[in-house]
Amino acid sequence: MIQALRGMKDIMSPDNSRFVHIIETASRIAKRYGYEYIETPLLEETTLFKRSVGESSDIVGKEMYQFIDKGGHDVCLRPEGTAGVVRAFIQNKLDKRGGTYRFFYHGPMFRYERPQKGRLREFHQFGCESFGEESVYEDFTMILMIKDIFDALGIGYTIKINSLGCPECMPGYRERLVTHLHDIEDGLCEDCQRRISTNPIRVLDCKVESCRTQLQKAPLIVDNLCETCDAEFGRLISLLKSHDIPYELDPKLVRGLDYYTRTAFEFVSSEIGAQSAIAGGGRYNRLVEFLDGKPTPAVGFALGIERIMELAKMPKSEREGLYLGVMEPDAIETVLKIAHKKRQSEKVYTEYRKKSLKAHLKAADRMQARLCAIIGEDELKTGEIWVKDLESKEERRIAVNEFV
RNA sequence: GUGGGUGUAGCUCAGUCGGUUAGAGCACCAGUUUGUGGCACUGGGGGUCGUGGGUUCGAUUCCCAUCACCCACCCCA
Repeated sequence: MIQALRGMKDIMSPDNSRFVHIIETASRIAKRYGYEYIETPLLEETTLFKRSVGESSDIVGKEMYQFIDKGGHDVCLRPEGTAGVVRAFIQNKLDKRGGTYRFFYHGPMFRYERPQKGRLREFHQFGCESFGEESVYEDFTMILMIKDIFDALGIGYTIKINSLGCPECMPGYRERLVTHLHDIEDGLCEDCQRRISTNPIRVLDCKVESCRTQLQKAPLIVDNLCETCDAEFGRLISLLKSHDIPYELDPKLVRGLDYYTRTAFEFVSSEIGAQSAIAGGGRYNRLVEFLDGKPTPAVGFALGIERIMELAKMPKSEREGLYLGVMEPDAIETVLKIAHKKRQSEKVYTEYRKKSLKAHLKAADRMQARLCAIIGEDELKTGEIWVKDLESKEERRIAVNEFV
């Protein structure tokens, strides 16, 4: 038997309705916030991700589905959505036109990781990217939008926020942190010792108990922000407060992608295992120019659809549509004609096989049909059809011409 | 990439201290009023016991390998 590749899943009944519901809900809300749909290719030049996500990140370093295509180009399946949208933004010269642009997207992402709960090799994200707004009001509005999406889906969460500073303050902070880490290096775990040179900020996020205690006195970015970053972060906090949005200040929250600056946020759920981040994002003011565009401030986020599938509360499903069946084989052609007409305006299921009335009703009930319509021996003679409303239990016989 | 766990019916699982026709519940199909759904009862179909090799008179059971899934580390949505 041929199986799907490791870490890749078919999305089908009964999960497909949750999947679709999440995308529809998120899309609807994003549109209300002025976002428009964008679709970008799944395959991009490898350089795009090396220069945006960053070569030091695990995503680029070891998790990409990368290969040389038949034309000799170094390409890979997208491991995340932002880079492609930024590339499209620049390629279509929107950076030169100026103004603000807001995009939402959804689709598969690929990372060659070891699968576990909430982590697949092909997974789906819904994301938004906003270009041209420098103000922290946009960061705030985006957090509000994500909150609206999760509220609409009935999902509980905690919001964590942090500021990662900017090119003014981050490098100085980074230096101070590295110096401090070298002082306590012996007490840190192996991973952290390695991270001092590869990605020192990540050390703050280490889960090893001994590291955490060692790190109590480590300098935090929030205490080392430049004036502008500090003021912007302060404004974000006061906005959240004045709108009564609960949040947690997490000075150790770092995003794994290199392009983030200033605002970083994460929505976290405690109900889905170790992979608890259900949405994450932040500001990336430098990315557009990293990719050869005109410097443009931007902010974005992505949410993991599979991770929130088991969390989302589904609306009650209601009976819908028409079930058509026969008790006499001769009636099937009439039924096919009725089905085609009815399908111009509603969902219709037709059963081709002759069955007892009981079996038909059972089948119609199981598929949650609203109406069950059957042609049996008697109806065939009189040119009628028997119709029962499965909810009100009302039934009647009417002429076929009248029914369609 | 590292560590632990699990693979028996469509699903959830039992079981075989190595031995004849491998079980249950749910689901499916049919019947219990030769035309009335959700419930109940009765019956039925459905399994190369993940795959490959080894040990053995004999393996679903023991051993090895392999694949997949699950959980955690790592990383991240």
